[in-house]
Amino acid sequence: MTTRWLTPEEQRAWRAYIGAALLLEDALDRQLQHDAGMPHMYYSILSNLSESPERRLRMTDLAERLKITRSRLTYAVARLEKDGLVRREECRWDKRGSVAALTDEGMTVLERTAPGHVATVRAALFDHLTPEQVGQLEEIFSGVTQALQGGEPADVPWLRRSCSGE
Amino acid sequence: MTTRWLTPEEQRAWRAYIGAALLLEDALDRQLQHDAGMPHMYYSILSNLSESPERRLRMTDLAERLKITRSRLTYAVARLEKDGLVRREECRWDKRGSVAALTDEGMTVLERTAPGHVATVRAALFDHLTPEQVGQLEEIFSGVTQALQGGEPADVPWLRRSCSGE
DNA sequence: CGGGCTTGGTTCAAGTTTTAAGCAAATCTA
DNA sequence: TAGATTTGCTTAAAACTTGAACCAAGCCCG
Repeated sequence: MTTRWLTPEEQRAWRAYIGAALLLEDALDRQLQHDAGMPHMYYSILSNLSESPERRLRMTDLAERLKITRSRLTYAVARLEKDGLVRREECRWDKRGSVAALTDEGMTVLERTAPGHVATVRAALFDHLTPEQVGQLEEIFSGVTQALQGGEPADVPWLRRSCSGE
Repeated sequence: MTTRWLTPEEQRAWRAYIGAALLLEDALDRQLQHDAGMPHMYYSILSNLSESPERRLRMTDLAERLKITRSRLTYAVARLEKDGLVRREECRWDKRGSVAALTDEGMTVLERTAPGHVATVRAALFDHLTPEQVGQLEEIFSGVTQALQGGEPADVPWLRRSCSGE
């Protein structure tokens, strides 16, 4: 089958997205590293826990929400636990399972650093968007999420996680 | 000053974006690792070189286009050079400078793997977007780029690269 | 010219991510 | 219910990224 290259419009959109995504993550990481001593993903872990019932979540559930691998999460939680911001507990119903729980200290750090984080997100993104654009953003990217993990990418095998070798 | 939290619409948009961006980079990395033996950023380096006059670019220019640090680029080019896909040359006008040049072998790898990459980008993103959404995507993210490096973030100091310590 | 500042690029250590195993508890199935 | 498979999570090694030095070449200005 002959390749359908990107149209000029698509190319511009793609380049704009790729570049901005890099700059954005970079800005978030830098601000949070500076103010909270951790990268954005680690902050997201705390944030996600803080919104969960009992401020705790099983590792796999947390990994799924964050869209990261369990392995990556294991490493990150180990660091956060060493810093005293998260505590590991064992799951009562499933003895294999382990649960990450936000500590009081973790909650405190989160509360202290949340305003700066929100301000960064606004300064980098939302301050420049109209309300319509906010809607468009959600529309576009919830579709992407759908495509990449919701739907059945039957014809695009390399998009599946752990497609065994070949 | 009292924090302006994200509205529910903004929160939805932000979460959709963060999640999808992670999934997307992950899908691109996995496909390119599988087909070309390198992550997306490394592919972008080759791609960017291939479009430049003489298929070569100074390190700093390349880093700027890719929106990455020079340090990161140095490491990446070292790997690509070891693989024979890129060659380092010295700059004639400025003896400090070094130039990255795409080799014939690098060009071959690029040509062989480009179709699969484009197909992935389509499957993950553009196949689900209307032409209007493509325009919206570019509009939104070129604004972000502008905000993060074009404009003068005078009031948001942590967004500047290498804001000296404090 | 000669000292300071800037620029282009690399290096090194510490931190993070990926990938492929690995292990043990749960679940399925005959 | 034994044996095979799956699920939940961790580990270890290799690859990659970050951030702070560092060095040398260009630049500025007396």
